[in-house]
Amino acid sequence: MPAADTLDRIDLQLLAELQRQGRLSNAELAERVHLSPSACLRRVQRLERGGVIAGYRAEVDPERIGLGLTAFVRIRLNHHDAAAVADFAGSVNDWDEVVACHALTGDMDYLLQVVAADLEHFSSFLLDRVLARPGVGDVNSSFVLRTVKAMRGLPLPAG
Amino acid sequence: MPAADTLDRIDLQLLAELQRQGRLSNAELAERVHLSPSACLRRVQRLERGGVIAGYRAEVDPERIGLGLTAFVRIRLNHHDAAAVADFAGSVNDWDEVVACHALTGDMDYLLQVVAADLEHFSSFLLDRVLARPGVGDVNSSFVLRTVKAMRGLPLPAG
DNA sequence: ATTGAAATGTTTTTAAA
DNA sequence: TTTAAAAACATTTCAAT
Repeated sequence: MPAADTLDRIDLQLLAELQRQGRLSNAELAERVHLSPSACLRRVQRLERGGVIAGYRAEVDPERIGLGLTAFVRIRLNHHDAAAVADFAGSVNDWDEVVACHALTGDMDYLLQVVAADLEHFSSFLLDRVLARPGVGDVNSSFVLRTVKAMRGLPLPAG
Repeated sequence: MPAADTLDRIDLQLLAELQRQGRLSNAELAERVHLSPSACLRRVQRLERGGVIAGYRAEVDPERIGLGLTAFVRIRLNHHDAAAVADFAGSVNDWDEVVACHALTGDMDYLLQVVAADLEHFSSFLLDRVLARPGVGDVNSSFVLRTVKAMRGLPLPAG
């Protein structure tokens, strides 16, 4: 990706604006960064094509759709051979309740962010699906009591 | 919020589409859910005004903007009085490297998701800023080796 | 290589049926 | 809910920097 590697001040401004308001019109965006609409559009398209902007998404409030519980679940696998790891990754991707999953350094292999309607839903997810999987070893769940800082995009050098 | 509480099949379809492609045009969206553009627009606006759709954001690839390292940092506070907790929350919101922070049940009070350019950047963030704070007790960092499942929105009952 | 202005076609939006 | 008109917008082309 040639052009996407050189992000100037205006590119960073565009990213900052679009991280905050992903549906800004090109006209409005152009005005905010003091560019003509055509120049602005070409820059945004370059960012999209270059993969700097990976996509756009509506942010849905979990509470409003009946997902009142968020948990972080740390999981250690008993076996670390390629097949076991691939199997686990496949399951994680199949489980709708898992909204994000990372392989981590440290004492626990995986960190899963899980959403559920309530404790009963979470419980049956954990017992009937996660723990039912062969290869899943130590499991540790923590529930979100309060969101101190909600994901609002990445820090950008100089907006 | 009266109207936002009753989400029918079509509302859920709209949310599903907009979670995947937040910049879909109203015309395209209407076609996908088999609605006239005006009916579709009114539904989307109701979801926005009711807070079901909290906003729209461009998703930026951290690697492409020089943020090669993501870490999860678990932090326990020494003091749990209201002032200490509020102070900590304030700091967390000031620290650009912290992209998300939750107060959790369990043995560690807070879980922070942190992005940094590299290990040196992360190290100075942790040593000079987090650990420099009075009141911060036990700290445990794990680094993301691989993203097994990337955040792609919430599960919705029946798309 | 990147910009701004003009021209074109599309979409959103309003208002009325 | 649909339709039709108006306004706003996205997008392409092209000349200029």
